[in-house]
Amino acid sequence: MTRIDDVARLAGVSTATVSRALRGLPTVSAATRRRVLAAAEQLQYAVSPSASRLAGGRTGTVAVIVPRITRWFFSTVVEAVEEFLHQSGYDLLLHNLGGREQTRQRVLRTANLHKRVDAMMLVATPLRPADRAALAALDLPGVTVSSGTDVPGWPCVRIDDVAAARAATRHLLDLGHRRIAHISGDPDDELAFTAHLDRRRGYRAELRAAGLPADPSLDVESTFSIDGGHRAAAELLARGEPPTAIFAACDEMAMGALTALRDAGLRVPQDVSVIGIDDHDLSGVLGLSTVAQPAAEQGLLAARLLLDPLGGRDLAAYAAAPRPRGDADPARPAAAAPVILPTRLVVRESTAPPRAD
Amino acid sequence: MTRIDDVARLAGVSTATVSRALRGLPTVSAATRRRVLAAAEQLQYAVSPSASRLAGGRTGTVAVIVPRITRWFFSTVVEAVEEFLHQSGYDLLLHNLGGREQTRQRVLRTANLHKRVDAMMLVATPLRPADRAALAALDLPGVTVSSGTDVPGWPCVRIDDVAAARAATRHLLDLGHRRIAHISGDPDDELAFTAHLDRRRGYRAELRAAGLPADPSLDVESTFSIDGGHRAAAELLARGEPPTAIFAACDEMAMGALTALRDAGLRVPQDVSVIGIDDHDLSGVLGLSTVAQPAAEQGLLAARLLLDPLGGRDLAAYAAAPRPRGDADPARPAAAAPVILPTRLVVRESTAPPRAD
DNA sequence: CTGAAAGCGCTTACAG
DNA sequence: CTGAAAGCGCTTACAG
Repeated sequence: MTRIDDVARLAGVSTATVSRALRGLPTVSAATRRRVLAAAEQLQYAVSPSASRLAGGRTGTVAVIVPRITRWFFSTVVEAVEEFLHQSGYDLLLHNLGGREQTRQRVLRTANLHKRVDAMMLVATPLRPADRAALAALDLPGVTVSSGTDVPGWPCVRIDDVAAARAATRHLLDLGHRRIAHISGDPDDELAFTAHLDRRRGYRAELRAAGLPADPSLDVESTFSIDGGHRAAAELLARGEPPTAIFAACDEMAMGALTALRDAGLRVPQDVSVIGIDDHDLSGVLGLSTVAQPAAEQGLLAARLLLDPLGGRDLAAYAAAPRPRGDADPARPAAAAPVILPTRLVVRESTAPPRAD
Repeated sequence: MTRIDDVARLAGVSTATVSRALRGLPTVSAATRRRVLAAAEQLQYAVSPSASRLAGGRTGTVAVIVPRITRWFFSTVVEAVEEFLHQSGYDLLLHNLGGREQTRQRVLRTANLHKRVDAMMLVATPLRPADRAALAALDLPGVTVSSGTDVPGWPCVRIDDVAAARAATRHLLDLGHRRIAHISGDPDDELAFTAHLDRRRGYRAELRAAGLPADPSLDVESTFSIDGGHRAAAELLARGEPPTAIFAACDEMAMGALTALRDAGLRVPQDVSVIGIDDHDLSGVLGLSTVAQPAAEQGLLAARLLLDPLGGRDLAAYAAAPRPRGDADPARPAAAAPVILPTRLVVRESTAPPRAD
């Protein structure tokens, strides 16, 4: 395997100069750089990441932590993040929590990320006190996406879940619905999202604003999944007089509700209207009305905010002063101002006025 | 930051012993190990991966390369692989090709994986000659999943695509269909899968076995996506007399076909039956008949086959002899025998006998 | 703009 | 079973 010495010898310079030239540092003459690049090319030289990391202290790697990569929102976020990270010269270390407490602790509480990544992105993973302490001890830059809990010093990208839920509910109200059910997330769900809490808050607020009383029999909790939506809708129907409309906290739950309604012999939207939040890839296929949220954009923006202070593999990165450690870091955006991306009502075939009977 | 020296000092042993004790090597007395572990615990010591990799030559990392993480099959494979890798003490470096040729070359042809991972998993990514040469030069152990092309020396996990397609086609034949269309992948698709080639072969073979002539007007190509399925079905309908049944090469394409049929005012299955291959998460919701393939199982099995000769973070791993390099590696399963996992016909509401007219 | 030398923090023969 | 020492292959002050 060719090492940096081989390149140095062939180019007739020191290893220090090879190192600088290859990384594009500005303190190398054009002629020298050219010779070094040619030598490296000729020898098919590739730097050893381990050696580079040990000597330089940077890992060139970012950890991305998601609850479940198989869900629409998370795979979409990861796809956008992956592209940007690799373009910026960073590797992506993937952690899929999968709702397993053991995994959660392995990732968040042990030093598993320690000295292994330069930064981390936490997607929709609320933190417990012990998690916070562990992350603080790691002293890594990070960013959260769609998070229920902010981390001091980390930027945060999200949507306004309350507003999205209000928009969905208002759409149903505008169509003339008054018996509007809500399928929300289960607070004990192993995946532990919290977005559904805000969404339920928005649902209730919008009903209140319309002068409608809260009806607990129309407000069910279930897991954040197709199955969860199915179960919740079935339960709603079992409770007696069915609602004329269902607002599910996410499209996957709404899809489960569609099946449950079909199984019960009810037509959508003639008998019951259904709306979700997300604009899942398949919502169009299903004709599901929804409040669209920009998943890829949230991931991309978060990745940008994360790498911005770190710098990529360009001149600026190496010219920049090392990131100051500790609490007062002016380069890091303040945690106080989460970036809120807009949502948008998408009306399809699953919502219509209630039957006039 | 505590280093191995600190632990050695506290435990009253050499750094070599700390290193051995922490990794569970058998050549450490129980008493010494206990003392070292206690010291490490007390100091909250975590080994530096960069240093360990540089000195030891192992990276403890596996690269997983998928065409598009947002697609059902790939996210399902990755989820299963991620869990197994992390349980085995390996990190997962994710590469999402995304159909971009530039990305493909960056991952496959440059030394981007060089000295960065111990092994790689290639999912549904057929190789061009230049790719093969680059991978051979890397001399890394690897495994392919659902691959169109085998890599010498790498195990391979897949389904029998021909048989799956025959089963889907036979189901339609058994229902009495004779005008059976097929929506296949586009050979020029940027994602460059090749499974659809085998699936079309199976479709044609089954028709032939039933004594039906090949009808080119019923055989369309499109991209491997919901949109692709939609476009292909629309094209089929535009060609004149519609088929009584459509077999799509994957469920996502079948879903697109469902939409196109609905848009054209045709009912499924009364007017047209539809079947796919996969058993996508949402196929149940859509009532889509399909030939189910075990995605998670393929990923898990591939991960096992990959790590088996590498060894995990257990005693056996370190006791094992170093992997011999070069062509004759008895520890690696022969490429000649791909592991074929079974598929299963799942009949739902989207398939029925043709109208009797 | 360039080089000599120290150092990053481990693991691994080798010797005992 | 354990330790002293070399070495993994880079980057980074420091000096010029």
